Amino acid sequence: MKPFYVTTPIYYVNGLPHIGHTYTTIVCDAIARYRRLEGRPVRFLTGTDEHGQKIERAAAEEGIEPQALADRIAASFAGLWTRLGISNDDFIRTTEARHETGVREIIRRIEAAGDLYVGKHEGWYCVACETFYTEKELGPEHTCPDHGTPTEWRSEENVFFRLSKYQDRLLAWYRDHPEAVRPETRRNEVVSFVEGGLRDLSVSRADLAWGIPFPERQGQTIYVWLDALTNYISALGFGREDDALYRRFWDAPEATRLHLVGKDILRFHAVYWPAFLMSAGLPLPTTVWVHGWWLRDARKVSKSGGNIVRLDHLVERFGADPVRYFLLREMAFGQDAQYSDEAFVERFNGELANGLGNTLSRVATLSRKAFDGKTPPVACDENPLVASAASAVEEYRRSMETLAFHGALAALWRLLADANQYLVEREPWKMVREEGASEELSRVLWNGLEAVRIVGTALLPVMPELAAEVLRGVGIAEIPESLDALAWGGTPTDAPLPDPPGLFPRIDKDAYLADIAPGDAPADTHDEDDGMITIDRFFETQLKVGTILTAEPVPKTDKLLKLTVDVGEPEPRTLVAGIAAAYTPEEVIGRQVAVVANLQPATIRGVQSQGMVLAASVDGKPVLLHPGTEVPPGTTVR
RNA sequence: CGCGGGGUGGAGCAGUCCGGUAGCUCGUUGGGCUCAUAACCCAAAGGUCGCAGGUUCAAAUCCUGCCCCCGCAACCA
Repeated sequence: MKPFYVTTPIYYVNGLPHIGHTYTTIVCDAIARYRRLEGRPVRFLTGTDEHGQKIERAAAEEGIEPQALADRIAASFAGLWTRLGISNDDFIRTTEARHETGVREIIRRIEAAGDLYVGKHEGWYCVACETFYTEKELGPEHTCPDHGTPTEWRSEENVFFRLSKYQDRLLAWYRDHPEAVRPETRRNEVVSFVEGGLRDLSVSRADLAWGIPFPERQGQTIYVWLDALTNYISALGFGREDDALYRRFWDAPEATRLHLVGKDILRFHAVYWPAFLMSAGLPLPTTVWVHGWWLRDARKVSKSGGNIVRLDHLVERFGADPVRYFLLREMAFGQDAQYSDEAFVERFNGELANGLGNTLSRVATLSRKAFDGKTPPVACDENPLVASAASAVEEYRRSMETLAFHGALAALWRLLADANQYLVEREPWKMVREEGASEELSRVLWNGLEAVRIVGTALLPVMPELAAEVLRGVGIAEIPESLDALAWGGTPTDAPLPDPPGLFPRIDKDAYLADIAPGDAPADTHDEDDGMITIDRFFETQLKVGTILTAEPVPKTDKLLKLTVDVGEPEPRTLVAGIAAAYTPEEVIGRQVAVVANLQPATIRGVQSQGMVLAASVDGKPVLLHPGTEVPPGTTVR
């Protein structure tokens, strides 16, 4: 059988795992488990990306060594994967010696190909992005266009990779390998990016201590992406003497090499990584497969900054498998999806409890009753469920091949629905009463068990633990290790049948949602001392009444108005106010407002603001405060 | 012209690549069943598939233009 290699991205240790990491990893795990059941030799890799200035600085802020920070975060990833039942064969960390060996080897090869040269790199550098920006790309005051934080001017000698040289070969690769980047829309995106022209890529940084020193280039450190991407082969032993795994899973024409990535890191995986490999004369990945993003529950949009969804509470409360099921079922693979707790509960109750759990319960209970605690004595291979199962399995397999987990699972639940329908039509509970443990009853109940068994088998990659429980629940003693078990006929006759296990106790939706509601607003961002200040402190703020003289929108902004306000001083002040969403310039001119007069000036979108206009905030909409009767401009407010 | 996602029965979504009777889940209404986790089954109501053009025998699906919503980012001083 052909070897199958699947990888998650390695996760950057600048934060704790969230739903995005969790999803990608679960997806890879389901793929790995499915391929193993298919009989293919599988290697499943995940890990952490630990170098770079961001880590260096974050560690410095905490007053610890970067390695200590990396150790801690890497452990939290690894721990979560254990709790989620992730079956990775290896966990690579870019700070490991084996990784460095691989990186040195790929660089040696790229160097030998003549694709590295030293050039001058200068510009405004954003540490958060680890990227240089040109003057044009920057925001006002040389802020990063992505982060809005200040950038630093840097001028340094760097090692460059001749990416431009590979433009045509990359395009040829996309053209000749339609499966190289999936889905199609992402492939098109990459093609048009490459067609737009590739610039050589800086692959080193001077002035970066936390990283792998660039071989043969004094004072240079390897740029994080060249470092990080190489994990996919360094973990297999590339560059080391013992490189059996590398030869088996990567450097083998028949091997499948699949990288799963989120769309934010598409370019690195579909352009830079193949180019590095081309230069080094190494095989390219078979497929870079891109999935969508989880978006925050739309109902929680108003909460500032809280768009990170962590699933720890779900895992703790309901176990890993329902969470795995939910993520794979809820997201149409490749597209974006919304996360919501409501949806989780609804799928849990509607599909796991009412669908799978209840169906198992009813057939198991009936069989135990009628056949003395055993599975029915007579099997059956001629009934409507045979065809139903065959088509469900076929669609399941077809969908799993294309990572359409939502479709695969929907197909299985159609089989469960057919089984329930079949039971209602045959009314085995009546047969028990009327004819006892007849052969016909045996067939009917056996069919019901068999349908559940097939679903349970197909669920092994998705919910490894609970699927095994389901199988035990229909009398299967040995959990199958092959997809052959999807064929009709696997339920044993006359075998001991345990009490139906309560695998999916229904969740009381309202109680649950009420229970978690207060918990998801982290309240530790503000001072603890009950928020009280002294009156002296309050008087530090000078508030005055001002009259708005002019108002105009700030160009290229949605919320900002530029105001000039008479606060009783010789010259009116220029203020920027974030009220454009609620007020037009015309309606504020002439109004009196409360102004903070002694606020440090700040430049916003290129306009200097000398103070702040006070407004009540109603659901995020500003409502200006003004005195009940006209007062002279400059009147003190206290 | 910042990046991206989307507009399909009341709600949430598939389907759009490869045109051919518009589908799923939830909800609603009525009925059935009583084995099962107040679960299960049947039936019904409910849709101009954002708008306008175009291509075609045929368009949710392809082409063109437009409108609207949302997420991220960016500014809320």
